[in-house]
Amino acid sequence: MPTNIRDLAQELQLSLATVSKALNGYEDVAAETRDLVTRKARERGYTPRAAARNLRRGRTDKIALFLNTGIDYVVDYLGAIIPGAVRSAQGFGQSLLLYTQTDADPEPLRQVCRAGEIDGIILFATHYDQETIDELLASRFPFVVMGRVIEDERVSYVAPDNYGGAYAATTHLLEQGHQRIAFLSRPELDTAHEARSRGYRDALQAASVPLDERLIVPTYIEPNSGRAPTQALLALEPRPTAIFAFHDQVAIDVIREVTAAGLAIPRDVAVMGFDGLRAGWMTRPTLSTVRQPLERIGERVVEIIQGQIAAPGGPAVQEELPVTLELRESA
Amino acid sequence: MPTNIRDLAQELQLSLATVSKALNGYEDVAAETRDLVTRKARERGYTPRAAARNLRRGRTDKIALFLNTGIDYVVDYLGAIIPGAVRSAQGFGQSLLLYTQTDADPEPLRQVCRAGEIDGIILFATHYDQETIDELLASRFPFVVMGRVIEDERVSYVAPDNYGGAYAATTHLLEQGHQRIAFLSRPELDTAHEARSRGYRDALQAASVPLDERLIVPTYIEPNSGRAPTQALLALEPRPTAIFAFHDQVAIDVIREVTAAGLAIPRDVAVMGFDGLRAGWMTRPTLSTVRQPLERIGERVVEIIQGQIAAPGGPAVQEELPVTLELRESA
DNA sequence: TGTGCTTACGAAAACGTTTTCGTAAGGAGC
DNA sequence: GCTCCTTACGAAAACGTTTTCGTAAGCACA
Repeated sequence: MPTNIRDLAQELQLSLATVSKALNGYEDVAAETRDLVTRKARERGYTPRAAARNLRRGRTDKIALFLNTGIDYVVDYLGAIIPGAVRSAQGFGQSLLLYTQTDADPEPLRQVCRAGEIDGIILFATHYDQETIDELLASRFPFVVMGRVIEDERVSYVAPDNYGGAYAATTHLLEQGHQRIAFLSRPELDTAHEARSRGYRDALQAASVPLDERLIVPTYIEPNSGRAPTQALLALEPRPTAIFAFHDQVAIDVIREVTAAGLAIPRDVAVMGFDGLRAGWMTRPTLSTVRQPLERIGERVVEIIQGQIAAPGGPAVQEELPVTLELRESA
Repeated sequence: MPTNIRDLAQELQLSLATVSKALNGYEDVAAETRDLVTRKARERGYTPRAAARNLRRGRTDKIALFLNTGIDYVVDYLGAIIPGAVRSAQGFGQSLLLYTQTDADPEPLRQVCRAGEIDGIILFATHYDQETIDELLASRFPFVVMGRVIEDERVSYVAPDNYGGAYAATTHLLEQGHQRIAFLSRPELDTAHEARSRGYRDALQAASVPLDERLIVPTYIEPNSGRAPTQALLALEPRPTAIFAFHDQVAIDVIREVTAAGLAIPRDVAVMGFDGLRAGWMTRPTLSTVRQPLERIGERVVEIIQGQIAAPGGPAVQEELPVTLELRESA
């Protein structure tokens, strides 16, 4: 039977109203009274019941993070993203509520919104279909997309600068003297990989290096998905001297295959990844890569949500955060 | 202005009570009425306001996961633990609330409990001090410790079988013919590593292999923390033929150093890790290790919380889940 | 017809806050 | 003494449910 605000008021010989106002820092309460109340509250171990407060205020100070755990790169990012997002939320007096799905069923999303369980939503690798987006926009419920560019001026997102990262990585390889730079791409239509692919092509063009379409090989993010494409690339005549993979996980496969083929990295073949996963440190040689500012992305998303909560239906915020070229051993 | 239960009742010409009971599956409401109500509710897109329901019910259907993000292995585990825990919670109609700390300040914990924001707590790598534990026990608030054995019969925990895992790993190395098996341990007093150390020693004893204290080298979980100890081990005469590290991250350092020394893995030196991180797949050769059932641990913790919520102050549940020897290339 | 039982529903209390509005007390100014 | 303002506080409504308890209706039975 934890203490009420009523108990507190009674003990202090004050009204509920005054106690509440004292605790919430209202102006129309005498300084001494405020001190008295806060002291007693601490002494009694009083904390306002969240449910009652939420009900009255119509706000919960909670943010939902919806994520698709069916995609393995999402799982790999969790460790980097969650601490940043949670810390940022706590800085705003909010906490993070987690919802995972492996499909994009919009029903859980609707339920959570309508139940008023949260003040805002972060979408990570899920619910990108136009229908759900339209529904969210129509409801004016605050939401931000994380890690992905959405081609709709009304929706807020924070994503890494995929184009710039790929451009910088390719340029670095060119500066190292490489002329035949292969690119392990992803055939699916996906804004992230489309941008990375564009960055690769533009960098080549800027250096007046002709594009050899045979050096662009499609692959997927799956265990070992980078192995066969690498073998195919190494069999080419003349062989590429550098391989740039659109994803670290794939790049790690590349490192394995190149080494298995008896070639030295980076002397014979340089390898470059994208994302900056911790696993890149574990390979031999360590993986040079384009690091996404994952923690920062998590933080920014939470910050943007604040604006949306303050002014629902306001203008969208769209940001592509700069990535950094992290040169380790492989390139 | 989303719909109320009041609006719904009015539209249906029924009382609030009946509508509520229909939606909550009470027995004393006619089948046709129930159908009518549920149909209308779906049609209107009605979902009960969570705050009001929580207030009335005195329960939130939320579980807090407190975690210490200051420890890097915690961050590495997130991807494996969170999906399991969230999915399990959703199966019980609950959701997971995330709180991160880098210290063990008990105040946030107290606040959250007293505010009635949650029905139960999962403790991961934080708040293991006796004082906080005692306070939690005294409050009879449901909580379970994850991933660690707590030497207190009153507290529930789910941990991996550290002793058994280390015993199995060492036995496997012995069966491979290794006689000089080094152990990279952790000097800090920690139940997990104490148990792993014991498993190693007991396995040696069971095989009547004498223990060489020089082969037990202390280290820490930090980037590159395994390198110097490995160099020291490799310099020994006679050299150990196998190295068992208490943690995958350290084992990955070992692989790097052994390879750098021009020795073949596992022919010259076998390497064994502990934990089963995904990163173990990325090394060359891939790391043989003892896999913790991380997803299962996350699930079990949530399941145990259910029992505690149903019967607060009930008997503690203490489980050490079996680990599996995952033999890849390094041993 | 009166009694008792079952079924289906409704009135109202309760959960614990926040916030609006009203007002008493005290002082200043004339 | 009167009005007017400021300051500090309290009464009460409201947030939207769930759940207890009461009861009317219908039926069976004597």
